[in-house]
Amino acid sequence: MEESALSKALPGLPAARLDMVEACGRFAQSLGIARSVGEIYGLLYLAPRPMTLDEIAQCLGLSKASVSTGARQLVSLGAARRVFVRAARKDGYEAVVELGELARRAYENLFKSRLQNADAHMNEMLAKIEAEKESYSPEEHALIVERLTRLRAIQSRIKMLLPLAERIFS
Amino acid sequence: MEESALSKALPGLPAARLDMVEACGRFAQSLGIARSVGEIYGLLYLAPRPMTLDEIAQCLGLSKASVSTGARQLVSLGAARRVFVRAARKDGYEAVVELGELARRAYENLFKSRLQNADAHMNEMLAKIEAEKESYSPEEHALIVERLTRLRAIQSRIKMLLPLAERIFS
DNA sequence: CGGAACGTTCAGTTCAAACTGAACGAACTG
DNA sequence: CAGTTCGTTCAGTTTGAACTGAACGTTCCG
Repeated sequence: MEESALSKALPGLPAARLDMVEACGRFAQSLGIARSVGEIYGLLYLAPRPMTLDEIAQCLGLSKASVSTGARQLVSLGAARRVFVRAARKDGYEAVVELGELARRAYENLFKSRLQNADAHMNEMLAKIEAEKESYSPEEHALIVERLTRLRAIQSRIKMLLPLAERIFS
Repeated sequence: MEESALSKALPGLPAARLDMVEACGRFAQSLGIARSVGEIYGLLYLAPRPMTLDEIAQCLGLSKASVSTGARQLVSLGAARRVFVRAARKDGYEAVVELGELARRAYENLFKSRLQNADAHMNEMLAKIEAEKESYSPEEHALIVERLTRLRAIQSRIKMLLPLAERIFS
């Protein structure tokens, strides 16, 4: 059985938790977030109690500095909470398990606003086309307008699906 | 009025086409594709006729090598076609305007398969948990199972939406 | 059968993001 | 009030992706 790089580095973690760390790392990366941030979340997600910066750093083989910024990112994303651990008298981090709100915000920011931008941008482009009509041949102008119109059709089609998508979060 | 870096570099292109280049560049980047690949597509999308590697390279201020690999990527994605231009006796590229098939494949590859992977992975993790049950305390074991079950619930919720999403492409 | 022109490939460079080590301020302890 | 321990910040390093220039093979033309 082949072992991953992580599992070699961190013999202390049970296999299941390591799996979770790796899966979340990959997922984060596919979302354009730093892999380490996802790994931290994966570690926290199955942690029986809040973990301190140093614990996280040791478990994942990261520097405390990286974990500090990574955990900060998670908190600002709403995917982790910072809690004060009485017993150890230091801060700890725990995963936010209810991801509904997080998903909703991601949808709003990454999708909805982007689509609205695209809409405005499309109108702007059509205006520019008319403004500089003389720099195209008639056929070229027609072609461009046709292509842009086609794009606009796709846009409105997607827009029709938005309310449907919103229903996911309910 | 402020001019972008691209427009300075490429005074030959009309503003509307430049807008398209930039928009597609940004969009590609947000999808994790190289910006230049998106720019090439944006350029081709409003081109009145197929463009050669050299034309594209000059328009976008890229090297022929970059355009060669970029265009190859577009073709392998199904977003561009390679056509032989008789008049010039060389290859040209044109944008694939019907993006339905492309979107469908993206959905299949990036989403559906990922979700199925996640499903398999989840079962594997639950199996591992049971296999190494002795390395957890009872409460810890219960917590992990609860967390994983929660994840599984989210997964199946998303899975219920899949047929709905498929209806988009019809 | 030379010789262009074209497209691809490859080694090297550039550049930005991620990570680290070290220094710093703050809070607590004895 | 000295001395820890924490968490953050910052400058410097590392790393990987994107891009380039140059070399290469191929095709087509004279």
